[in-house]
Amino acid sequence: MQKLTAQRQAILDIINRSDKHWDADEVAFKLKEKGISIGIATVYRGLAALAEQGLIESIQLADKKRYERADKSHHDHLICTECGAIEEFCKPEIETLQDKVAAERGFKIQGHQLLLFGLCIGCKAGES
Amino acid sequence: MQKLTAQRQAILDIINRSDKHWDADEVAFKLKEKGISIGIATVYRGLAALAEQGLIESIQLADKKRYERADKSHHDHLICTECGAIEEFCKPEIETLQDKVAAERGFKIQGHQLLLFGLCIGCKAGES
DNA sequence: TAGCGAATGATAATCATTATCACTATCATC
DNA sequence: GATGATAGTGATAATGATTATCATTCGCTA
Ligand SMILES: [Mn+2]
Ligand SMILES: [Mn+2]
Ligand SMILES: [Zn+2]
Ligand SMILES: [Zn+2]
Repeated sequence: MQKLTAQRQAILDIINRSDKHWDADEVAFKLKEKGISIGIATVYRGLAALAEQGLIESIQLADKKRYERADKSHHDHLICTECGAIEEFCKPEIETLQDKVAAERGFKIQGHQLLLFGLCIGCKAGES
Repeated sequence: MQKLTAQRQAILDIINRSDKHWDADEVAFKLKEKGISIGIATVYRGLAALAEQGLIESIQLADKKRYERADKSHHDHLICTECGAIEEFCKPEIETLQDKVAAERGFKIQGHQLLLFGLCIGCKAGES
């Protein structure tokens, strides 16, 4: 019985109002900017609780977790190794092939994570 | 000019002699078991150096890096969320589709990471 | 043999995240 | 309205993987 407290609502609002992929510190900073004071531990707990309830989505990057709105359809991510930009894509054929791979070896899929690393179109242009 | 020192050779031997996906602690433990004394910092540095030279492969799991032999062809991983088992698979069609996605948006791919999470065949059987 | 760059090892530091713990808010029941 | 049960909060300590520091040592090459 997780509660949607005022603190969690504030966190949810921030994430729902943007297309960004937020980490805990960024959310905490934004809250402070808006004059809302929430302890950093509460931000972490709030993000975890919201994700558990499906109110936001989480993606695990190498070093840290990031959270985004849940009202988008499923997608995976392209990550620019130069500027850190995160783009999104959806390729149902890939998902189908993933299911096939799992089925072939009796593996029951619970989730997946596909990250494509490289240079975004902007950073590619500015290469030597 | 990275050197293949005795310490790094010892680390390389351990990894090359198995099909496991090793983390730094496991390598350090195995070294101790074999009576070889290498500082943990050197193990971390050695693994990074070997990976940089392409002598071993690295995969980044949620919390930690793991290393494996480099003399296998490219593959991705299925990870059992119950027992931690790591299986491998190769699906060239998926790789092709990834390249297509990247090409479509002018993204220059440098690498990718595809993890399928779920229950391995053994753990699936033992579910309630 | 002297000098130099790279490596080593012990240990401190970092960084994201989680655990602790005392305190508080919420809500149902008496 | 008082009382408990339960969950949440916030300050802060702890954790765990990894990296940084730094004095010392190794392996070469001039
Ligand atoms: Mn996204
Ligand atoms: Mn593998
Ligand atoms: Zn970029
Ligand atoms: Zn399993």
